[in-house]
Amino acid sequence: MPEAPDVLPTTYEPSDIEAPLFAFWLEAGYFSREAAGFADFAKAPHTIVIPPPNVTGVLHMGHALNNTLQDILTRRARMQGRPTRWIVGTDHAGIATQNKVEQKLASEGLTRFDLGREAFVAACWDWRKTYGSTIIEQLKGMGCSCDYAQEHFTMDLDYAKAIRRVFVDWYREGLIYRGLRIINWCPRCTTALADDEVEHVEETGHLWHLRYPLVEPVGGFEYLVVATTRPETMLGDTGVAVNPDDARYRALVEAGAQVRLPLMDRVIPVFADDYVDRNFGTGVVKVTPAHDPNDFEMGMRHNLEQINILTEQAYINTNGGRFAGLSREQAREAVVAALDELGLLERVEEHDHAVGHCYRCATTIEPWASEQWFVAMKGLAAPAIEAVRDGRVAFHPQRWENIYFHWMENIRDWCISRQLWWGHRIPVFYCDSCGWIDALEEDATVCPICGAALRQDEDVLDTWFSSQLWPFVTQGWPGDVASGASSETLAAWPELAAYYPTQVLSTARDIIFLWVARMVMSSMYCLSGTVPFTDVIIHPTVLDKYGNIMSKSRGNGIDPMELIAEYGADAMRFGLAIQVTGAQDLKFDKEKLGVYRNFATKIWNAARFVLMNLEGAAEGATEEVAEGVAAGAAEGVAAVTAEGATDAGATDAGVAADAVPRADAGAVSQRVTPQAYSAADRWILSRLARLTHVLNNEHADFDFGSSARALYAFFWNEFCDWYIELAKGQLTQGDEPRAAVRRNLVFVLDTALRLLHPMMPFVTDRIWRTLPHGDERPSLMVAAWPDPDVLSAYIDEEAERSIELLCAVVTTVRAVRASYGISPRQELDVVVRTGGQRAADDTRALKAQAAQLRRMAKIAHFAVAPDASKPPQSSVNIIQGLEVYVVLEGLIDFAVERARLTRKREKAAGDWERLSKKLANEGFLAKAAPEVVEKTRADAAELEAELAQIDEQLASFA
RNA sequence: GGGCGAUUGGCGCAGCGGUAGCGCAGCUGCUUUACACGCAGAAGGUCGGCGGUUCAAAUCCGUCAUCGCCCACCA
Repeated sequence: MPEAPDVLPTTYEPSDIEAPLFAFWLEAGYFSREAAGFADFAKAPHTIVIPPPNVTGVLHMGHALNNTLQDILTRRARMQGRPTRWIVGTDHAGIATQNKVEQKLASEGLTRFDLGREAFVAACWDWRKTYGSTIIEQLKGMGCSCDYAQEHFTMDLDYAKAIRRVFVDWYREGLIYRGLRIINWCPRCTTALADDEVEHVEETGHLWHLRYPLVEPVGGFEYLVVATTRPETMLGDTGVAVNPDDARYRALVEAGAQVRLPLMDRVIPVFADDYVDRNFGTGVVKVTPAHDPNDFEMGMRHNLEQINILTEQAYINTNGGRFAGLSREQAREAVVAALDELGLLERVEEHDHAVGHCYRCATTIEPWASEQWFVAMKGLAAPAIEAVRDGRVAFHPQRWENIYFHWMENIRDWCISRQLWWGHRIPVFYCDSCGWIDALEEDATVCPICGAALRQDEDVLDTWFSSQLWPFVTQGWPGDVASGASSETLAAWPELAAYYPTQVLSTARDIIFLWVARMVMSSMYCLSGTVPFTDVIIHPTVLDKYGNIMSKSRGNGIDPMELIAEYGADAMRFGLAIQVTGAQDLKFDKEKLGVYRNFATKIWNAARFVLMNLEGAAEGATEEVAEGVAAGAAEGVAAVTAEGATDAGATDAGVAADAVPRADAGAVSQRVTPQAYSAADRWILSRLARLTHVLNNEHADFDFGSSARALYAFFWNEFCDWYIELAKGQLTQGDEPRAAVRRNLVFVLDTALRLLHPMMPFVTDRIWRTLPHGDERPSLMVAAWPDPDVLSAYIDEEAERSIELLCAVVTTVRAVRASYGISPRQELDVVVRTGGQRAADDTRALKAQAAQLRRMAKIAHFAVAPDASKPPQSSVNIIQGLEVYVVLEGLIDFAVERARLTRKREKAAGDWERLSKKLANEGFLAKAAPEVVEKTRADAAELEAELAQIDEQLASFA
């Protein structure tokens, strides 16, 4: 839609406007850092890297929330004219992708081994080509303004280069090493996992008490009783341990007692180790060095044999004797049964314990001893801890820093090798002939020492090893810069020099360790200590409406694309943003989105009203607006300067007066200017100015919820409920007031659309492109963000007071009408008596509003004066220091009125009592802030007057 | 075993030191010059319990309770 449409359809249909608008933005090139020429490169840049979704992923509610927040920040920065880029891409997701492809093969009756490594990796690339852009397309459906022209992927060539650079550097510095450890093994994925890729789930299992017969009785013991949660591992036991200080078993240790391992008929030692807790179970622990991390440590300390009893799919292997071939579950049953038969099962207890599960496939993890590659983390962590401590990186909400510190200060070495085929292969080469080993940036085939053929390590790297480099690899690192040559300065990379560190990293709390912390560490290592981003937003977790985590197994997930189809992307975005507060969870009820779709509809209809009134009049109203643009900026400003406001911003009230930077765009982007004709005009401009300040205060960046609430309240409760209603009157009051109100309707709507755009990009731009605001920019996406300092000129307390009074009178008359069941069409006479210090000002203000009051409250005769007396047969209300008399001659029902007044009196009396008590309190008078005391006095005085007035009324009814 | 969140009208949430707010639902009226995905009006909580600090607490401190999350090698 290159041409701006000149009409809004009667009904708001999100699905009709979203896709064409997105295509228009994309086509226009607004998503790049240049923003089609509208970016001002003199301004501070704004860069965000998206947490790269898995290529296998489909958008879920967490993504929807996270990307809404990033887009809000990105769009606002872009409107501020900053060179803005939201870097997008996907993660190759080693295990997840490999699983997908293996599933696909399985459906054809094949395994990856049938294909072989090379063909399998090719199949992964095919898969990625076919399905891998799903999530990117979904981001577009949300309206995310990412830089799609430069999509990154963690298996790209530049990425491979970066990985090898980092790996080799760390290897050379001894930070990467290979070792035999107990690692977390997923027998379904058949790979190692890092500690934080294991999810611990509290489960009720059993504690089996097993009798291990001693080879020779010692100190009265024929056998020892060990307690275990995993009886099948006994097949691999190579020792039995007790605590050295445990008197019960001291004789056994001293005698060098031995146990004959049941079923296996293996003689194993009894020994003492501090690890054993005397108070748990029987105080005797069976030791299985190959299948338990603690047992492994003990095994090392006591030179125990490691007997691996499991295959990589967790079936019992030949070391398990007659149990070989059973699954671990079958083996458990069989072992227990066999022991029971031998009379060696003493008892079984229920026992709660945490069991590790694979974070990808939920299979129970098997601790398993094997050779893996590790990164030594302590040294990398130290500067990263410092960076958060001294504020170079700030978490929002701040409390997440503690989580980060706790993990970083207790960091353990990172197991980075995975027994997968899909991923970055570990760049370590071995010469089997002379034993040479090295990590290499470039592939090599021959041994530099002996010339024999080299063999590359079979394993690939943990996916997080690549993701941790995301903030700088996506910006050109390492490029052609040689290793070591550049570690002193960022200057070697022009893009990084200009756009690194990035500004914000927004993510869910569950990857603070997996990803955020590692980015800080690796970025600081690779880029001479520079942090990768300055602010980290940890957004709430989206739960279902009952407060449960959304998950596949619960089946309680919600598809954001369905929400978009049903409510529109804008409603979904706004509905998510408004729920972002400092809390850590967000209960999401899709029904509630109806509210925000209604809000979008409200905006739409308000715009239709404005447009209708520009066209509706006989003499083309758009021309009046156009005049306001051309000449009048002066006029609009004159009105402001008359109020004693600044003369800055005069020619461009409310919007930063940036020249359109495109050569062909030429002149200043001139907007329609406001014209403060009536109190209502000055009021709405004042309220708009205040709103703009709220959205630009120091907390606004991360306080999405309160920004959204402020926008909602302004647009609906102030602009629609009052200003548009007042405008209806002002439109009929003659040429000059009509011209003014038309300009203000356009100006305020225009400004509000700008403020709403980051949260609701579609409706706002669709309307904006139709509205004759005079701004020559082709899209709201690249229009200027309202400048609070310029708008400050419109803050007008007197106008705010005037409209408050008007609203008070109107509301009062309506309420009286409702309580007497008087038809809205029945006109009433109203008298207002002003009082107190403000009597003269209030009288003048209300007199000026007489016509509007008559219209809005259906008043026939209206009078206001400081000494007005109450007409007979009238109801009384005291509000805002006004006494409002509604004449109800012939209608008044003394009983109803007395009941109403009595209710009011009770409330007022209660309030008065509370305040009086306060004022009688010496401590309050002495210690409270003077302005608080003053306000309390004034409020009390007002209540006193109200009570007197009500009493007088009640008396007159007697 | 530690740590962190949450606890405010029927429901979902704001407020976080000066007389309790919003939205939904419910109630009463409305074809009012955009909008019934609407307009107007009324009703409804004393802010989980207890104790403390303060002139003043939903708001700060302590403690308990309930729900949830994270971390932790007790087999």
